[in-house]
Amino acid sequence: MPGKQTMRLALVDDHTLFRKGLINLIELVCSDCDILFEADNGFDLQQKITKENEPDILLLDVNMPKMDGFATVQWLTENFPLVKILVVSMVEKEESIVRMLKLGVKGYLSKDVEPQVLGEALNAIMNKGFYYTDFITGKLVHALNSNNNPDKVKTDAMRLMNDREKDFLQLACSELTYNEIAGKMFVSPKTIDGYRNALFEKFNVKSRVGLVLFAIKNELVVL
Amino acid sequence: MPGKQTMRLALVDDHTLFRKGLINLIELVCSDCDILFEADNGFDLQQKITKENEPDILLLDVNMPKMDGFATVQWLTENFPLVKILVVSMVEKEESIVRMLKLGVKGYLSKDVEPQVLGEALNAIMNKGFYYTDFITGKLVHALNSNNNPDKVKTDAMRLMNDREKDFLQLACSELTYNEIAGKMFVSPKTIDGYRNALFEKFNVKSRVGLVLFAIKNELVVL
DNA sequence: TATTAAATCAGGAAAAACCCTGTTGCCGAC
DNA sequence: GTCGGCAACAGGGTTTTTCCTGATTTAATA
Repeated sequence: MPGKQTMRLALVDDHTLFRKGLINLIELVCSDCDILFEADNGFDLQQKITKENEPDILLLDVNMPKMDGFATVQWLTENFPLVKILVVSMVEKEESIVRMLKLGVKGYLSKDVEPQVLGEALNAIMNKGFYYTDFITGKLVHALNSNNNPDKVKTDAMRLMNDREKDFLQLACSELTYNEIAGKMFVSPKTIDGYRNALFEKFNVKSRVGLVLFAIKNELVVL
Repeated sequence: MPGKQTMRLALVDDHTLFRKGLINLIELVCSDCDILFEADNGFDLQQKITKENEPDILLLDVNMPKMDGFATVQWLTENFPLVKILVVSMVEKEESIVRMLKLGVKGYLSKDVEPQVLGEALNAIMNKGFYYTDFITGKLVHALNSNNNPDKVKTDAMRLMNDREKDFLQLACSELTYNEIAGKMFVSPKTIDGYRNALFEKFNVKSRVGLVLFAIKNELVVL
């Protein structure tokens, strides 16, 4: 490993005591760190951060008054996209974690981890660009699996359709006219009339647009 | 750690040589493993797996003839939901990895990892229920950030529309007729004609259904 | 001031979508 | 066999959508 340069850090957390404690810990676990500045919340950060004192890594809390963690991350990615964000929070709700990851934070730590883990996280972010624990990855994969599951309605709707109706629905979700669809399905346009009316009743919609919306909302078709 | 029970394994891979090699490795890194059976592909697996020889962990390839990894995972989650799947594949495309994770596999290994990592993966899956390397997590988070970003097209499309057209588009993505939309927007139906034709041209679509599809694909409306 | 660009609206007509009432042929149940 | 159910299909009519061309007003611009 070549020489590590000094790691430029900044902290955003509304609890002064915790912030000061964190700084002490950082100095313990990280030999060559430079704390550029601290801020009470996102709004305070906006005042204090400049091109000249842009940190490599920003340690950020989620729950803060005035401007919370989410808003702060969004503002930072707009205005200082190079700053890597490490969330340090008590919040362990899957929703918060996933939302933060979607916003592009490079790591997510609980406030009660061992100081040593904090050191690992900082180093990983500097070297690999990110640090995600098993806990976070687990949450992420879980969200991936559960989010994509409005499957109940989906399978219900699927059961209501026969194969020809499924084919028709897929084709109806396109710019084809019913006549063209009839051609592709090798049936009379009048038969298409039947498929349409059947699905209108089954899904309780009143127009082709309604049908398309229902199909998409319930993932009945591939787009 | 309390006593580990024997780990019941099975392998699905169309390359016999690789499969045999893998078995040797497993026996090296894992003291108490039981290889229940091997299969050439998903179809072969369907014949060989039963309630009696259901493995704890199934090592699965992605590219296979007859029935590939994706179809196999889907079939397994339907019929043997308790089997934990560890993908062992040469494929490192982000799309494949994310798709597999969405399907709920418990781990994803490259075929060229050290034997020791294979052992770690098997143990982790038995104990924690999953094993995701930094590489996989990185891909996953990257997908999370890029997937949600048809933002370029989105903002382009947004710029092309004026406020009235945006309102109209939102209402067009409903079961309302143009006449009803005209009423809600306090303009003549003929004005709606104008909005529609403008958007048809701007987005290069030919019908209201096409417009709705475009709007949804590019997240121009809230559903 | 003259010109342009845009937004709004109109008439009219063709095409597509929608809806109702039937017919035919097939298949399984009684 | 015949009865009922179902999918495919037809005739025919109404409503909605789509597509022309063109008028009017207003605001911006040369």
